Amino acid sequence: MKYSHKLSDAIHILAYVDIYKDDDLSSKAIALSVESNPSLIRRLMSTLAKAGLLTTRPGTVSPELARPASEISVYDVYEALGKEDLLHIDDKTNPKCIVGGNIQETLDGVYDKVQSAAENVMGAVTLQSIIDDILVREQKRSRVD
Amino acid sequence: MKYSHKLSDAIHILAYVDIYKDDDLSSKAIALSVESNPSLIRRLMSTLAKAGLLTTRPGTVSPELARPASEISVYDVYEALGKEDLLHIDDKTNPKCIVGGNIQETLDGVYDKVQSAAENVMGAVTLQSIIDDILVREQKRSRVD
DNA sequence: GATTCAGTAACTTTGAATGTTACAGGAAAT
DNA sequence: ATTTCCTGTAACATTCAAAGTTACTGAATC
Repeated sequence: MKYSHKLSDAIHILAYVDIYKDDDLSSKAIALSVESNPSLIRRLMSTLAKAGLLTTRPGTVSPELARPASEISVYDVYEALGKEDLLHIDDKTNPKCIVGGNIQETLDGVYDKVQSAAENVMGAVTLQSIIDDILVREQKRSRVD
Repeated sequence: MKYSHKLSDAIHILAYVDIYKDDDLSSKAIALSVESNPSLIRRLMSTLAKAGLLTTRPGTVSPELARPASEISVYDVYEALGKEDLLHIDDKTNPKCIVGGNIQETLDGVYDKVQSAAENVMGAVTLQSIIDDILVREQKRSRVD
C-alpha cells in the first residue's frame, strides 16, 4: 500500500498549534506547513478533537491543545487515529494444515508483544519533548544560516 | 495501501519447511497451506535463501532451514525481507516553517526508538518457539475435534 | 528428451492512503 | 442581515505498494 504518515501529520498539527499559538492557525496555514491540503488538515484535526486532544469551535480559527503538551504522548495521538496495527497477520491460511490452522493465533501472540513494546515507547514520548526538540533544532539551523 | 503480510507468510514458510520436512515441500504444497500462489511462495523463499535462512537447490524440491529453528529469530526474518519501517515520517513538509523544517528529523529520532523496541522483541522470539506454539495449539485442537 | 519444479521477470489487480472538490453551517464584521 | 471567511464533512479521484497472475528459462531426475 501507500505508506501512511497520518501519525506524523497529526503530531505536526499539534506541534504547530502550540508553537504558532499567536499566529494564523487556519487549516490553510497549517496545510502550508505540512505541504498538504486544508481539507486533509481539517479531517485530522476533527479526529484529534473527537479524541479530546484538541479543542476547536466551528466557524472560528481557534484550535488549542485540550491539555498541556507535556500531558499528551505520541501514544495518545496514535490511539486517537485508531491504533492501526504495526504488523499484520495473514488471515487467509488453510485451516486444514497444522501450520495454516494455527499460525494466525501464534503470530497474534508474537505481534501483540511487538505492538506493546512499540506502544510503551510511544507512551514515553510527550508532545512537549517533540516541540522542544523542534525548537532546539531550529535554533541550531538559524545559527548556521 | 494494502496491508503487507509478507513477514507472516515468510514465517509460515519456514515453520512449514521444518514441520513438514518429510513431506511435500514444493512451492505448490506450501502455497496450499498459505492459501496463496506458488509464484509468491517461490519469491519469498528466494528472498529467504538469499538472506541465508533457507537452503534450496534449483530444480529440486529440497528446501531446508539453513540453521536450527532455535537460532532463527523473527527479527532475522524481518531483516531478510528488508526491514520495512513500522512508522513513516512525512518527507514532504515546508522547510521554511519552524515545524515543517525540523519535524522530520525530530520524528526520525522518535520513530527510531519505537523501531528498536519492536526489533528487540522480534529478536527475542525464535522460530522454534513459534513452531512449538503451533504444535501445542494443534494438539489442543485435535483433542477437541 | 520429457517432466517437474525452482527462480525470476513482467504485468494486472487490489485496497488503503492521500488528494481534491464541493457544500452546508457557524462566527464575526460591516 | 448579508457578506465573508472559515470549519466540518461527505463524496469522489488519484496514487502507489502489496499481492496475485502469467509466462518463461533452466536445473534435476527419470
